[in-house]
Amino acid sequence: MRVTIRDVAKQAGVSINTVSRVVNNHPDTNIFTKAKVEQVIQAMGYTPNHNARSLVSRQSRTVGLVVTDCTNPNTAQQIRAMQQVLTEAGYAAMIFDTQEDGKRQNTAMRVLDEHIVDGIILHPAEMSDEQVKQIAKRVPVVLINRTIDGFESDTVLNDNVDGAAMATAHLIANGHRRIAYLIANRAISTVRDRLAGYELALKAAAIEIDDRLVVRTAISAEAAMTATQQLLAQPNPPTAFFAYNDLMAVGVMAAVHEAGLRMPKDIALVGFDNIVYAPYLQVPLTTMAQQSQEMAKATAKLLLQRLAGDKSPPQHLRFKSKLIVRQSSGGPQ
Amino acid sequence: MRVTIRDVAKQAGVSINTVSRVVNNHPDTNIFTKAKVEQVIQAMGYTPNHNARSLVSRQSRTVGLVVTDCTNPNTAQQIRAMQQVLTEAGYAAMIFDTQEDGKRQNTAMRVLDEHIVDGIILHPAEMSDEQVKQIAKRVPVVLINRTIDGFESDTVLNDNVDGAAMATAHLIANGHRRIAYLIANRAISTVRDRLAGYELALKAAAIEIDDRLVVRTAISAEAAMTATQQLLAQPNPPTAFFAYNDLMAVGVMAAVHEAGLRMPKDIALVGFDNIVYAPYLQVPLTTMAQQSQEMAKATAKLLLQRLAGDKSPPQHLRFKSKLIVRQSSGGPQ
DNA sequence: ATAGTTTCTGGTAACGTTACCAGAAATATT
DNA sequence: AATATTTCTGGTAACGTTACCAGAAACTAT
Repeated sequence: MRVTIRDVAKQAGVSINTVSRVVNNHPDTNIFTKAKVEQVIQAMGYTPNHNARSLVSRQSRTVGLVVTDCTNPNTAQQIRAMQQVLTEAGYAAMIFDTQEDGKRQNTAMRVLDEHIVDGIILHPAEMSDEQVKQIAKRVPVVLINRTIDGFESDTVLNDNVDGAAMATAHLIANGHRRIAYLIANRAISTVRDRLAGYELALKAAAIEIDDRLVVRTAISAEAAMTATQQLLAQPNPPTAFFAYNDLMAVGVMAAVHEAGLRMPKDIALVGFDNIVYAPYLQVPLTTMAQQSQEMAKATAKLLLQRLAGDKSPPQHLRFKSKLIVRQSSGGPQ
Repeated sequence: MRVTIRDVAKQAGVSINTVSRVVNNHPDTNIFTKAKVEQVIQAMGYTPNHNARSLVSRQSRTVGLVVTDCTNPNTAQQIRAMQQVLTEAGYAAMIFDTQEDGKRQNTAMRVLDEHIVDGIILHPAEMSDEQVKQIAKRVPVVLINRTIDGFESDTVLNDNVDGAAMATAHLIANGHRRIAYLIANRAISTVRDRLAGYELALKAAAIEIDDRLVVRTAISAEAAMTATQQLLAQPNPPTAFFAYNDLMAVGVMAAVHEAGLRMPKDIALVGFDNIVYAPYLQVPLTTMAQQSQEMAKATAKLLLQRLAGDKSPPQHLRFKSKLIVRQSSGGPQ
């Protein structure tokens, strides 16, 4: 049987209130009583029951973290950064990986709701979601990386339109006019925004947009590889590829290599994310670096601010991304 | 204010017991009453309070997952696999990333203990730990990937001695006799085991062990890069490197490249993990593939078995790793 | 028709903690 | 010396749920 506050109280010869005060570092406690109680706690191996605490105090000191893909190195870095900030502030995190799946996200959000978490950081799988809006009425929700249509909340975002435009402009500057874009599901706000940036850059260079060059694939190296092979087999194939993220860029690189083409001589490539492996790939990868960790920290801090009772209107933090030119795009022009 | 079971009961004109039975799918409930209650629950947006539930039922349907490095792609895959198995069985996961730090692990374990989780899966940061032994008295703990000295519990491990011996033997077969080994902290059981495997393979080939070739670094590409540079600057430098994991192998590759040496012609390299990026690196990486996902699934299932009440003696599952020969080691011999 | 089941329902007592209040003891202020 | 304040302590009532028991109502078997 677990040791309870009652056991400690009895053993120490004080009331449960006194034990509670010691545990919670309440100032109005005699230092001798406190020492005595602490010694008994130590000896009996007592740890407070979070469920009971949280039930009566109506706060759980726990927050939810819902991400779409924890295997993405950048997301993993973000998780780590957020958890660090939250832990330092005394909050524990329940982390859920949705694998880009709306249903898994619903399950995760429901479980978090039932666990009465104090707040939720959500990296949404999809742009539309009714459940999130419901839950956000009870609990502060901060969105990171992506937005949800018609849901007004704190957001911490990369400027994806700008980032994608820079990446595309870089390829254009390097002489490319047929630039394929491998995107993921259009129900993701980042996909929509980056697509807008891509089109913006093409328009600015007076290049006609060819819909056949924009291909939707799953977010995996394999899927991107297959899509690339199909694009390269077309008449009048693209001379450059822009990938939704670095993982997909890896697939493009593999397909180009397998087709016996050289990079960047025959095919240029730009990714998005600047994962740690990007400089060490077969061809060092030109990519858009997001300020992932700064964003993650800002998100965690924003949530903490809300948990501290800040009721000000929703904040929208926006971070710029930066073009990291390496070999895959043909280098600087 | 949150909707409680009492609100639902009142609205539906039944007792709280009936609502509880509906929520928990108790068979003894009239189907009309059940339908009525379910409709009210839906309409009011009621979700059960996990803390209250768990307080009285003495089980939380929550398990803890403590890993040392969630940014390692293999670990991330394992997290995902474990979470999937656990979620399907109706368990939520609280995930903690310890960053290979014993103190962070202690905090994580304490928080999990306070949260009255039903079980814990631990990827330990260090080989010695008193706290884990204490907590394991109350809650089933399953160790994955690494062991803790003097702690008898369920374990799911890779055969690291065997794996490291295979990797080393491969380099020896490719003609190398001065093989550097970049390891991490010796307080990690995998490090100890792999080192044993490395030495075993050298002895089998009658190669004298040179302690200067075994270098301890942090588990990061940068640290491995620096260590490699120092080793290469030595008189009589190694002709081959074996890295504790693929992330460190990346650092070795970068250092070799930067020194103007060619891989595998001048320097051969073998990693450990077979991360998804391994085939796509500057030089496709020869590495030991662990059955990470199978291990993760087995771990989760083993824990579920314990949660279901299995009191049989601790199980020790051991998985073999497999040599994946790519270019970095000079290919097959 | 009677007794014995089964099906269904509600009352009440927990679960382990904190919130709130009241009061005793010690100290400070007039 | 009397009063006011501070320091410390404990009693009791929650928090929202499930466990357990008791009993009514509806069937089933004699």
